[in-house]
Amino acid sequence: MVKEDIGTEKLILEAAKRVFHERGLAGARMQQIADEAGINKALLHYYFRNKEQLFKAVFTDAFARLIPQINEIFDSDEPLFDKIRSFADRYTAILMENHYLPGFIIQELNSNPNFAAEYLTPERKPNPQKLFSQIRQEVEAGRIRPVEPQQFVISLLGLCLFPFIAAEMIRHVTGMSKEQYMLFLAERKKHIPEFVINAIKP
Amino acid sequence: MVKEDIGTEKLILEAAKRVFHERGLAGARMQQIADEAGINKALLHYYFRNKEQLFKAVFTDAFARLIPQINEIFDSDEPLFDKIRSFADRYTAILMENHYLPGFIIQELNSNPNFAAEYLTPERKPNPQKLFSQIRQEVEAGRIRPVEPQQFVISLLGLCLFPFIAAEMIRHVTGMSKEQYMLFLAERKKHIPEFVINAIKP
DNA sequence: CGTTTGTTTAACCAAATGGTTAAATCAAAT
DNA sequence: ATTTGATTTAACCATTTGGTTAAACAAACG
Repeated sequence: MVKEDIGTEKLILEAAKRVFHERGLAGARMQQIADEAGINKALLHYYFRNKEQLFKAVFTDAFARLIPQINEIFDSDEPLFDKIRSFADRYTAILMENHYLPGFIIQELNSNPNFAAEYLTPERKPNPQKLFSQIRQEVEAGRIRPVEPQQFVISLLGLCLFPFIAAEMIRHVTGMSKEQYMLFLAERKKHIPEFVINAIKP
Repeated sequence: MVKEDIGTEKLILEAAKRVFHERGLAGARMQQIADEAGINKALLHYYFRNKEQLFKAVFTDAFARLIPQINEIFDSDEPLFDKIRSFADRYTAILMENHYLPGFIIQELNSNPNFAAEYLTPERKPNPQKLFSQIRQEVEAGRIRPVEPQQFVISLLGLCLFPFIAAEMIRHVTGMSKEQYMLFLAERKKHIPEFVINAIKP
């Protein structure tokens, strides 16, 4: 065990994450990943036999950290409206720290339709069932308008995700600077729950 | 002028569209494009000097057809609620025929932040200004709740786009088949206007 | 001290790939 | 019939790139 030992693998994964994100699997260059990790190609292959393996490691790591956070929100015991507020708040916060991820994922879904199945294992998979039944109960109790739980959750997800997925597009069309856009996102964190709660309040 | 003449270029563009979509710029292979167009590599380069040029042609074509349709909806003279219904309906229809496009675009936005500026020229650019002022008027007249026009339009876009962008992901999580998902999308076309109109109705 | 393990250097290889070229063919237009 | 442009065939080239290898080096560890 010399020099870094523990740190190097993490350095590689961080660099690979950046490069895969910005170039995609096919466009990423092992040399660039090595450069950005501050090491050389030989050592890169010493840690990860090949590109696919490195790619898999990066994704597995990302999902392993994110899915539990999402399920934690889905499964919390809060009342529905509070949960919606928590969701918008926490999900947006997660996305701000992982703004690269949605594009990253969509990219690979196109070339590998089996991608979802490969990385969303039964144990590690978003599970909105509890939220679904919570919504059904509220509908039955007449506390919210009749709404299809699936439609509702996908709406909520879309409202949160879209501004990250389409950030550059939106910025160009609206002419917002990066700073203005950050403000817009912060504002949106408050806007979303208000919007969807109004949409389902009887 | 022999054989196809007019048809060949279109064949190439169609094939390129498919391949670029599923592999991305870096992942696409000129040979595969030639194959899918039913021609050979030499002829492919006879029509398009190189990969970048072909790529640009595909995108320019796609934008040239889509942006006017979007602006047409933005600029129509309908009252707001009708316009929202038209938008969800027509925009979803457009997306069903171009389901590949959003992923296609997001992909390239990551590796080329200047992408938006390159393809959204001032003349050919989504322009929601009229819709914005329409919303402001309705707010001022008290006919809808106070809402930031930008937030609202981005919400509307996100609600329409997200189910296309994340289709494979959603299908895997929910376990829907392709047919079920098509039904879900058709259902959603009705759900979205209802949802957003409720959200802003006073 | 010698072993082990992480790390560098540097050269190297095979395959894939974008792109080119030259010659031949084929069908329509003049 | 000749010309012209579309198309094919097939070989070819330069470059990029993923991946390998071997030798040397450095530092912890027993």
